[in-house]
Amino acid sequence: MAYESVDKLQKVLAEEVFKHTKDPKKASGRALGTLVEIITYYLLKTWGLNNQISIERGLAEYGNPDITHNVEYSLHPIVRSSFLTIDKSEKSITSNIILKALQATGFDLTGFERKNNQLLSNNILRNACTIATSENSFLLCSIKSDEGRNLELHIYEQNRKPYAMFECKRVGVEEGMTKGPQTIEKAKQGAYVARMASSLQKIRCDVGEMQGIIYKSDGSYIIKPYVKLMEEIIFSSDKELLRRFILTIGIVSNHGNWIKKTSDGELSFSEEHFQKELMVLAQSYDWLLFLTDQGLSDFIDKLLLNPIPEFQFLRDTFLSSYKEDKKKNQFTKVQMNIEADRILLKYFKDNLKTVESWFNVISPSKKSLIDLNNELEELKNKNWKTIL
DNA sequence: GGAAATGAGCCGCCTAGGTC
DNA sequence: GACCTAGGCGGCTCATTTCC
Repeated sequence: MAYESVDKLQKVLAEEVFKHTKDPKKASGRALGTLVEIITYYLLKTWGLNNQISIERGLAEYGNPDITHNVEYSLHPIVRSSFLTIDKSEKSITSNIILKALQATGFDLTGFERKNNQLLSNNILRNACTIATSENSFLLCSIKSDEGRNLELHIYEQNRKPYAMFECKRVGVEEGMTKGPQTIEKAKQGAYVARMASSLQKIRCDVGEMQGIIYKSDGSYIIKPYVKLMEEIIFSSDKELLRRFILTIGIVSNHGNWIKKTSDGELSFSEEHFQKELMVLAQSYDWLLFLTDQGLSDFIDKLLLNPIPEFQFLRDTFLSSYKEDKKKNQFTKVQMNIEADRILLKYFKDNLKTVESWFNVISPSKKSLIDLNNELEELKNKNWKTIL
């Protein structure tokens, strides 16, 4: 690893990229949070979930829709899908242009209200671009292929109710601290949402075991050990179980103080060595993943700070997005330079095994990232039209 | 159509101050 | 003194409105 730890890397970023800000450490920490989001997004894209993803949707609490929370990423069933070819000569591709072309093909847009987003503007791509919304769904658009003068667009309608949600958190280390970070308090906000969103709820029994409870529409319910019940729901085709179920996934950056060292000084990912803060997160999300120091610093070092010529463009885009007096950020989960998007996708595809190795599964214990991929694939392929 | 302004909301870092 | 919580705040994104 090029840097001893992400905390060292954060200092390098503070010095090299964020020196102009009032508080360089804070600004570089904030940027690291954005990078955790980007890595997660491009992993999901590479897993083939691009058209299921929505970004920052207000998600209602289960059984209490008066309270909603914006969640980083949510995965939604696709209820309708269509393709369009449009001429690239337009300066930018707006919702208006797409909707007009779509209407001309006979696509029924009754009940939809237009959004004013731009799919492509000044070579900046909008990821998960919403072009219209209706009471029960969102209409989004992505670029399927980009050849010659033509752009092939994929228009897809997502049902408003997601089947999975993701929250990404980076938690930094504070100078001189030996315990878990105090900033965990902010990460707990995400943990709260994870506990309130899904119809599958968590309760403890008297001996301390985590149980799951899920209500059916007639008021009857099932109680079983949590992970067992969760798996049953994911692999069932029972409308009653799947209807309001949302798989919750938390992704936190590693932190030197998250885990108590074992007596021989080694790191252990078994639960008895978690600090309290990590236990809170692990028991709140269905899945809790670590993005390791190694992974985050690999990404930053190889693609952003010291890239080979093939990736130089990423460095340029990143630096121009965070420099003093920058005009527009084109290196975030939503706004991404289109060429940077292409390079990132290629890197993630060519190095998928490496990228996947950047993640450690904290909970459920004994499961791997491949299991998560399988569970998401299983949920994606449900017959949602009959369920919802 | 698109840039600029505005406001809501989130992220992450840090400090003050309380408790044991 | 170690540990913990509440709250401030800089930085930023995103959606909506306003203006050109």
